[in-house]
Amino acid sequence: MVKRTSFEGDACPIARSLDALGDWWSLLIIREALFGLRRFGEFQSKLGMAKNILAARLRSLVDHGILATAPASDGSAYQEYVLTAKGRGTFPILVALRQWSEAFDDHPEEIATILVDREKGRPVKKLEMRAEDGRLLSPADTMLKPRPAPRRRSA
Amino acid sequence: MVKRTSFEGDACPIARSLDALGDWWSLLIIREALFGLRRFGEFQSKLGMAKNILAARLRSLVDHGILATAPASDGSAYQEYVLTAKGRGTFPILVALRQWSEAFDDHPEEIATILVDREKGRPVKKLEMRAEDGRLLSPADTMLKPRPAPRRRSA
DNA sequence: CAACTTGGTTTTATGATGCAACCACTGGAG
DNA sequence: CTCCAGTGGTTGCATCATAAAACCAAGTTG
Repeated sequence: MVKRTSFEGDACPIARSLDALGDWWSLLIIREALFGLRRFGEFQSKLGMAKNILAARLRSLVDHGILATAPASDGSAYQEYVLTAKGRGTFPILVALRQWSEAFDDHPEEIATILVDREKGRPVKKLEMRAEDGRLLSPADTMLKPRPAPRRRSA
Repeated sequence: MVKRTSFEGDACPIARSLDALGDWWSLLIIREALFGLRRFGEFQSKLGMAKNILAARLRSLVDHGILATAPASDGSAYQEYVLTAKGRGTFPILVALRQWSEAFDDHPEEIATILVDREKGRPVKKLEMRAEDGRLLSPADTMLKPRPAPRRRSA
C-alpha cells in the first residue's frame, strides 16, 4: 500500500490528533465552524475551496466525531454541520497556531486579525504550560512518561 | 494552477501557520527534534518515513526558519538539523494536540505516553486561555478584532 | 410547474506521497 | 592507497489525493 500513511494506530497522541485534523483544510473548517458557520455553502464560499474536497472533509470530520449533522435550524429542509464537544475542544490548538504565527511569522503585518478578550477588547494572553500546582513550565521542565498500565480488569 | 493551494498570502494566522507545518510530517519531525533528535538517519528510523519525503520536509522546515542546519556537533563531518527559536515556539501547538487527543480520543488506552512535569512527575495542566488580567476565557469570551493599522511610516 | 438555489457527485488533470533503487561522500580496516 | 560499510541523500516510477469544472438532484420560489 502506498496510501497516505494513517497514524490511527500510532501510540503517539500527536500523531493521533494529526490523523483526524492534520490535513490542509480540516482546521480551517473547524475555525469557521467555531465562528458560527454551519452550512455547506457558507464554508464553500468563505474558504473558497473546491466543493468535492469540502464534501470529503466534512464527511471525514463527521466520521471523526468532530462535526455532527443537524437536521435543520432555520426551518429549511437542508442540513447543517455543527461542532461537537470534541470539535469545540480543538480551540486551544487553533489558539496555539494563531499565537505561533503572531510571534514568529516573517510578515506579521499581513495578519489581519487579533484574538481579543471580548469583555476588555485586549489581546488574550499567550498560552502557558503549567504544572498541576501552577508552576510555569518550559519544554525542558517536562518529560514523557509511559502511560500507567490500565487497571487490568475491563474497568 | 492545480497546486495544493498555499496559504502563504492569507491574512488568517492559522492558515499561515498551517502553510508552514500543516502537512502530515512536519509536526512529527519537530516533535522528535524537541526530543533531541538531530540527524537525518535518526529521524528516518524513528519516524519510519521515506527518505525522499524526509529530505523534502527538512528542506521545507529549514526554508521556513523552523530548523537550521548545523555543521557538526560530534566531530564527524556530517550535518545536523537543530530547532530555531521559531521551531521551539511550536511547543504549545504540540501540547495542545496532545491534550486534545488525551481528552477526546476514542481509544485513549492506546496512547502510550503522558507529558509530565519533570520535577514532580505529575501530568501537566491543560492549557488555558486567559485574558491579560488573568481571567479564564472560554471560546465564547473571545472575539476577533481587525489588526490595528501599523504606524504609517515604514517604522 | 418552471427557474433558481443549495448541496452535493463525477470527471479529468496534475501535484504529492511512498517505495525501492541508486549514488556520493565519510570513515575505518587492511 | 584501496576496499568496504554506513550515512545522507537523489532519482524513477506507481499510486493516491487534490483541484477545477461540469454535471445533477432535491428544495424552494414565483
